[in-house]
Amino acid sequence: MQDEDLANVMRALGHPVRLSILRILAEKQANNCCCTDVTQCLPLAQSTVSQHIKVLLDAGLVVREAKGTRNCYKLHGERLRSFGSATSGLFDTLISDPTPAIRLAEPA
Amino acid sequence: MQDEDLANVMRALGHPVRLSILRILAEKQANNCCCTDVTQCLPLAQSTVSQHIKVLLDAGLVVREAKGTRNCYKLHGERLRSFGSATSGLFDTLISDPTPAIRLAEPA
DNA sequence: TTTCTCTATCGCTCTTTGACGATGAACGAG
DNA sequence: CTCGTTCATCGTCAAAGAGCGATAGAGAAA
Repeated sequence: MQDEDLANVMRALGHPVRLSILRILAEKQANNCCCTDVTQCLPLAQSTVSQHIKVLLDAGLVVREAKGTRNCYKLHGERLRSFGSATSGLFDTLISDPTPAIRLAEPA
Repeated sequence: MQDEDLANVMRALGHPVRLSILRILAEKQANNCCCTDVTQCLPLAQSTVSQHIKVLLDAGLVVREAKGTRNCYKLHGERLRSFGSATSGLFDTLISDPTPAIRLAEPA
């Protein structure tokens, strides 16, 4: 995953309401969770929630699935995992030991 | 780490230039890396880079250290690690198996 | 058909962000 | 003291984001 894409996902996750939406979707386990359901869990207007969901959709973190008259949303597990490994890969480069093969004891 | 704080860090990481800055700081390993040094690695004005650094400072991802006439920046390893574990914690709740103690075989 | 529900989108406002140049404060070197 | 360097901050501008109400279209339901 390129930095550009990684940054896009980070930005999508960079709002507490969107984190809440992900948690709500995870709780309901793809159980026909539609926009109204999410809205009822949040102190926000339906249009606002819909926009937040769109951000998550655009980032690929969430998948829409038309189900009769409503749209169901669920987490995109694979995408989440891929973002997870990209993130830990980022941290590996950022906070690796200066000389990992040599540093065996605590420095003075 | 609360969602509010987690989202703040995510937002700070939600720009490719800021990811680049973190990588630059990691490369230079706290080797007196000042704002000018970072600027020379990027196609941006010094004021812009300074602003990006400020965002990373505010998010606690980077630490400033006055060194003579210049300001040196380094990664805040502990904070990065704490964000890393918060992130994997988030993923654990998001993409955990529906019934981890029972689900031993693939569902039909 | 008519009605009702669900939801994406539009239009609006206000705030925030990204980018720049210019500037001033701080400090080392001369 | 006087330069030169470093760098944070200010002012500005354009663009993006967050929030809302209103609305229109698509299906179910009556």
